[in-house]
Amino acid sequence: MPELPEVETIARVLRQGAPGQPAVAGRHILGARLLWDRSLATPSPAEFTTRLEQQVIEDIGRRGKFLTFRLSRDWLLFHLRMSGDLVVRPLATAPEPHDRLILALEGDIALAFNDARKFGRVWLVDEVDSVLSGLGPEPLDDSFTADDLFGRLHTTRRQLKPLLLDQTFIAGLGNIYVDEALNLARLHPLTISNSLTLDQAGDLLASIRTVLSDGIRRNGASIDWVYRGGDFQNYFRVYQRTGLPCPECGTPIARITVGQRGTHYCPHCQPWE
DNA sequence: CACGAGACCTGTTCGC
DNA sequence: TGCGAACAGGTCTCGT
Repeated sequence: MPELPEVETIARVLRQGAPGQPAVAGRHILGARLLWDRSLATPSPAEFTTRLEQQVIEDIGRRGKFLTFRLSRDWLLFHLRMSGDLVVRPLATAPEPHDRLILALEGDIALAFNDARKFGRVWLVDEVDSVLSGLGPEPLDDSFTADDLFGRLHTTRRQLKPLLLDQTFIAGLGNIYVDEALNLARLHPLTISNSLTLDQAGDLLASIRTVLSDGIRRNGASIDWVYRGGDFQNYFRVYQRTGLPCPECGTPIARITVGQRGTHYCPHCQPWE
């Protein structure tokens, strides 16, 4: 479930807590139980568990699709990839299927990293740059402007869909929000990046911010068996709406494959060329 | 440099 | 009903 709005929602809930769920920020880590070694990117399992013990979770944030836990001495980073999730439970609860890591926290609660497909990764590092330095700008950051986006679009000639999915180009977008943003900006997914005008780049940035903000406001999108409580899926304009009418013009939404990703768009509102 | 295919994984849904 | 294929919110690597 993890694009920027979903990760942001998870970070907020862990930081502040939610109805019926205690906050995780501010708690001591009492122990770590790694159930699937390959979920751990670095360091070794032995070093990971000993180094975590007795550190405090000082704060929880997000950069791109990464969750960032600032600890007393280190940083604990999670990437949820396709099916990862972070769940708070009573400490006494038995592990669930697909739990990959369980942290025991003060206050008799557990923080579990659950990840059916095993694509997710965890890092424990003393500085974040080794993991995060390659990420592109944060789309919701005010310092990122239409001029910046226009400039970046013109340093390359790639199709917009795969380019916006490239985390070194812009951080946090995934398959849902790229399709939604391109539809809102009335741009065909195969449009070559350096053909955009400054006005179109401005529209694209505004559309990206609109769909991400709406996603965050709805607590993210919940699809299929991966559920988080968000309801942005009820407001999709094109994503997974193949054959259904475009909300603007009623034309059936088309689906093509771009870079091995399902891509949804309105042939009328987002004409090719 | 840009793109496509394959790999990493498991679970659900679809078509026959 | 059963079974294989297709598909899934991500990213890395390799070959052309």
